[in-house]
Amino acid sequence: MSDLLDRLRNRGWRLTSQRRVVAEVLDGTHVHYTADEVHARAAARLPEISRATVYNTLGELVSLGEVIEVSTDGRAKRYDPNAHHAHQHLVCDRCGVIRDVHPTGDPVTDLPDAERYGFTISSADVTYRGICPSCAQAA
Amino acid sequence: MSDLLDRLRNRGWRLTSQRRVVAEVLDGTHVHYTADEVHARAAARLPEISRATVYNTLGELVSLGEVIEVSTDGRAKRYDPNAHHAHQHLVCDRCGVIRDVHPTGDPVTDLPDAERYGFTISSADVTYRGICPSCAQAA
DNA sequence: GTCATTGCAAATGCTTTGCAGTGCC
DNA sequence: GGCACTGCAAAGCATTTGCAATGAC
Repeated sequence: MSDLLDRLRNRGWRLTSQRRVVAEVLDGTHVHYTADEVHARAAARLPEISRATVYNTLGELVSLGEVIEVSTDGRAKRYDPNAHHAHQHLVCDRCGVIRDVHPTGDPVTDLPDAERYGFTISSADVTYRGICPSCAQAA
Repeated sequence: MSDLLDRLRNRGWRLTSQRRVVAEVLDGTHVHYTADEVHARAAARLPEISRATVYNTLGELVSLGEVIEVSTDGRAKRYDPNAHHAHQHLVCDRCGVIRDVHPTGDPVTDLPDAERYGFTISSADVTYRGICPSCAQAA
């Protein structure tokens, strides 16, 4: 049973079959689907679900802080359900696969005061880039 | 005189007035224009320049490694001419202003072997997020 | 029964592309 | 003078929006 669905119910979400299916698709770690991929996977279970509903639902999950938007390539945004454990992303430059990773320490502390331009800094997003094992082997 | 234009000439670039104007617009530090902003600024000097040419030119500058693509907000990509000094970005969550910053050390070293999933890592992009002084004052 | 949510279809924003004409080397 | 580059206009994605119909509570 999904923790996510429980949390949403507790927040008074009106639970439609469309929303349930979207939430179920977004379950697990190392999950980083585009809106279109979420729609395709949701439509496999609920064929009449529309793209607009998927976009609406994803937008609400992001507002509720249950899902994180990730843009690693300047193309379609990806949606990451791993919102309750701070993490960063490791991306393959060749195939685009994404893994959730946990660097040591807090990246924010690496920025000296002299480089903060008076900003109040709240977070740091890190994208590590490289080549994954399968692509390295294929080369 | 622009270093950038010199380098492009040395690489055998065909130097048209359109390309010259685009390269001149992209000169300086803390410069992070969208393609549309580049087009507007270029058109101020060369009114008949087309968006397609601006996009073509920006794409080539990126391929040549003279300009970096930055996507901080999942909307339009921004173009950063500061490609020859490693740096990261500090973004205001309210107004979107971007500053080039230099954290201490190499962010890549913060990722332990156990978190590398067999990848060969080549770089790390860091986006620090917070509120800039003007927005903090306006709040 | 009410009102939020859905689906459709059209609109929007950003970017790319095809192709005929232009002008740099 | 050849061929890369330009401009135009149309096409292509990703995403948002307006509105009538639907269905959860």
